[in-house]
Amino acid sequence: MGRQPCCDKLGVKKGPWTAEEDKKLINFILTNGQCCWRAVPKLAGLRRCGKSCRLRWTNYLRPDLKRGLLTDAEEQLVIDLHARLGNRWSKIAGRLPGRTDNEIKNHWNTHIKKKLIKMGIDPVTHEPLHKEESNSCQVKTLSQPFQSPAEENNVTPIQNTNGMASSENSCTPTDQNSSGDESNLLSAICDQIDDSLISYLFEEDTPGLVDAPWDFPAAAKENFNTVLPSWDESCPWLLDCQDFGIQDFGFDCFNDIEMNMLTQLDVKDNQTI
DNA sequence: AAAAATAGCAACCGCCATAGC
DNA sequence: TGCTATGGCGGTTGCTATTTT
Repeated sequence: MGRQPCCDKLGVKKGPWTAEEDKKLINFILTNGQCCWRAVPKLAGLRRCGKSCRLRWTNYLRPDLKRGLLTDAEEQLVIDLHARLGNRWSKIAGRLPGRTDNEIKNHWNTHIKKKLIKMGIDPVTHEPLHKEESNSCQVKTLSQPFQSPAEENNVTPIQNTNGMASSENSCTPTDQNSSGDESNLLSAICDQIDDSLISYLFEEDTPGLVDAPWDFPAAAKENFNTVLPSWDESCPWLLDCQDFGIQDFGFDCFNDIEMNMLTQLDVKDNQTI
């Protein structure tokens, strides 16, 4: 017996979401919280697959999402984390609050990959591209990608926050191909990242916002409903929020939600220690 | 100004892990 | 213990916008 499709393929809409669909999904989740995604389309009156609803919510509609390009610091973090975790985008995203795995994955494929290649670094192994040229001067990588879960749990904070090359390595990737300007820029960026922050970010299984359930407290729901204009009078607010980040609008209710969520997670964390 | 090429990103697909029965 | 349903993840696709020729 084959597996049932996650939804009835017939009559299921695909492609870009409309503002009306977004509205329905948001309203439903704010009212009911995140429950069974399979049931969401039906209950919310959407002709979408539950999977599609989940994706739309987590990647685009979630109120805590940051929009816009990754900052230089975030980008460097992604590089560092990728060197240690490989293509485990969800894990990486979990270390960057407000960013989604899809967003990071896209950014990696469109920006970072090219940047690394330009710098003479293999984006997969994080080692210099033309190894044969540097055999006499083997670059010691800071970490190995694709660690086993067991290894992953023993990830130690890196000595040098610069995931690219330590100053101790006389044979840096930048020695191979890239311009000095780029390496200087990267070093400057890396220096800005606090060691303790890196250590924290590398702690395995630290609950990230991405993994947190969105169970909206009733008060927050009320705030949400009172603060926001109705969709009927202005749909574009969502687009605005997406462009600038919801915090820019002073929607403190989301801070409350986040604080509440983090508090719960802290408690949970302490219990498991 | 138009066509072609390229870049960026949202969304989909298929597989895997796991909870629940 | 095995099976099924569901959620989640990573890879890939396809559309749109932008840049180049």
